[in-house]
Amino acid sequence: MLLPRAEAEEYASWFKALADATRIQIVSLLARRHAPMTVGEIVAASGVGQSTVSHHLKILAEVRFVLVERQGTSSLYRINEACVSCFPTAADVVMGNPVPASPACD
Amino acid sequence: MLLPRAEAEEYASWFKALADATRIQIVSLLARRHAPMTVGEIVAASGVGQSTVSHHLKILAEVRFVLVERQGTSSLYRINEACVSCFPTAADVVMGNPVPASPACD
DNA sequence: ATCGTTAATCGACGATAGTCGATATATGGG
DNA sequence: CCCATATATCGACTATCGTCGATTAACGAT
Repeated sequence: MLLPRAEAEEYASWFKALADATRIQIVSLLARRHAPMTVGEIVAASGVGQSTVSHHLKILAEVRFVLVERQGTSSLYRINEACVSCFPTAADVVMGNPVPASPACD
Repeated sequence: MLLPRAEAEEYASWFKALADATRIQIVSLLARRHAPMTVGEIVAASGVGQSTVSHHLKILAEVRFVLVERQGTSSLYRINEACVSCFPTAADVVMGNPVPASPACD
């Protein structure tokens, strides 16, 4: 009857990743460019501090919205198109439709 | 280049409404029943306090995920299927696809 | 009008989250 | 080996959030 707590927490954590305006801006920035960006480029474009950007990128990477690859002294972040499009819609979560598991998105 | 802050805030507020496990449970509860529920019924089913449920219902109603109608001494809450299905997916927000305005969902 | 029931609001508390500045860590070049 | 650059982590501060208990407000019935 009631959705199991653990399942609700997992869905919530996905929505939580986009529940911040700065993260929305970062994600949309990465998506509009179809090329990877360094942290420095994102900092310059976003208007918030470097440590803040790094913090948000970590959160976005934990739910696989973005992928990271180190190259030399810099980190290249890019959008994970597969994961973004398999992100559950509100309708899916709410209606109990099957939702692809998080590890399925690479 | 960068998504305007106001737009990002609006998207974030929608995701924020589902960024809590208890709210996910309440919304999915209302969606599985296709009939309205009173606050008391939701309290009994959800396992959290009455004031907490009322608080969450208010948040869900503000973004139009649920609709409320007073009947006698009780309030009947039901899912707003139209608004749920027009909720922007991560892909829409991120890729810059047109997103239906919030007032369009009734 | 009063009482009982239902729901919304208030006040408080602890926990979490966003931001910053400073520091630490890694990496490549001279 | 040391330095410069790029990023990650840490510590602190503030603001917001989720939850509760208590109170208030709305409504129906007696």
